[in-house]
Amino acid sequence: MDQEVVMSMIFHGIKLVKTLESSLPEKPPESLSTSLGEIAKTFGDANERLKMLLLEMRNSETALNQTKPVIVSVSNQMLVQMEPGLMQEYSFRRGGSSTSSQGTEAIFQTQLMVGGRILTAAEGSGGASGSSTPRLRRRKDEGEDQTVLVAALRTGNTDMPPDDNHTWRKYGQKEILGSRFPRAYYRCTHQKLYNCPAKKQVQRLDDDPFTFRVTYRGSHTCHIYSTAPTTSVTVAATTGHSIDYGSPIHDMTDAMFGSSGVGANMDFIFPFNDPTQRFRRLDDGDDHQ
DNA sequence: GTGATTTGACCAGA
DNA sequence: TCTGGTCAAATCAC
Repeated sequence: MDQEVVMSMIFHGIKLVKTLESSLPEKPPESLSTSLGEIAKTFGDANERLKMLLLEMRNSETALNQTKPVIVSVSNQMLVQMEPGLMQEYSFRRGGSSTSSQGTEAIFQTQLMVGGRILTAAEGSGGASGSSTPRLRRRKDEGEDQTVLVAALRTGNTDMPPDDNHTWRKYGQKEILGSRFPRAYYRCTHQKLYNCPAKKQVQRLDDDPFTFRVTYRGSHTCHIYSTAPTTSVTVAATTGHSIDYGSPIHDMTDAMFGSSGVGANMDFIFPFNDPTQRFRRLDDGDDHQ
């Protein structure tokens, strides 16, 4: 079973991480490098295998029932997971690209399909959206945006979009013409300290108050994440692609166990067929080796 | 006291 | 001129 192969690869990687962790203080640099390489290769292989698996699953899903996938959003570069209870059907597609004046940044046409409806966020390159003096204003067709749809929490504070592992500071809220709900503006808490240009806009969908449209602008340069990630939404970059979707889970152990590291006390959701399927942690006694 | 949020005002692009 | 994005003072929370 491919899923089990992937899982065993992941668990093997985690085991390597734990081994490295326990021997870290006395580890010589050469040995450290070797271990890191082995860990990276293990997770990389697992990641490649997982992508192939996801592709197969998506193909089979389209032929079967498309109403309740665990994977909310799948692009060629990323996958989005949500709590099973919050699942809605999304797909995320990224269209054509071209190069910016610097020749390095792509211009994206982002489309989100929600229940058959396609929402489009036109995007382009145009530099960071950070502020300066005099106040810089962003043209509608420039700037690098990443738009995702996020299910609202149905318990607790449903006014807030689920945590995306970054700390944000709200700096404005606006009533938007034609929208029932106001749009909230956030910037990175560390904007001043690290000159971090990351911002995001959060707005409820008119026809689905339990869904937020979250638009990220600018990438985080602070690399500081909240210390108490939730599992509500996990956006995991599955390749080395550098786009920051605001949920910078940079390795699989982090994605699975949270930023507090292997052994953090949390369940995790894995994007396989069964939404209720949760895998045991390594230290629960059953070693998947 | 410090940092976050609220909210009216300001400003620039369309 | 309208609208969306940002500023900044006031207020709140810890």
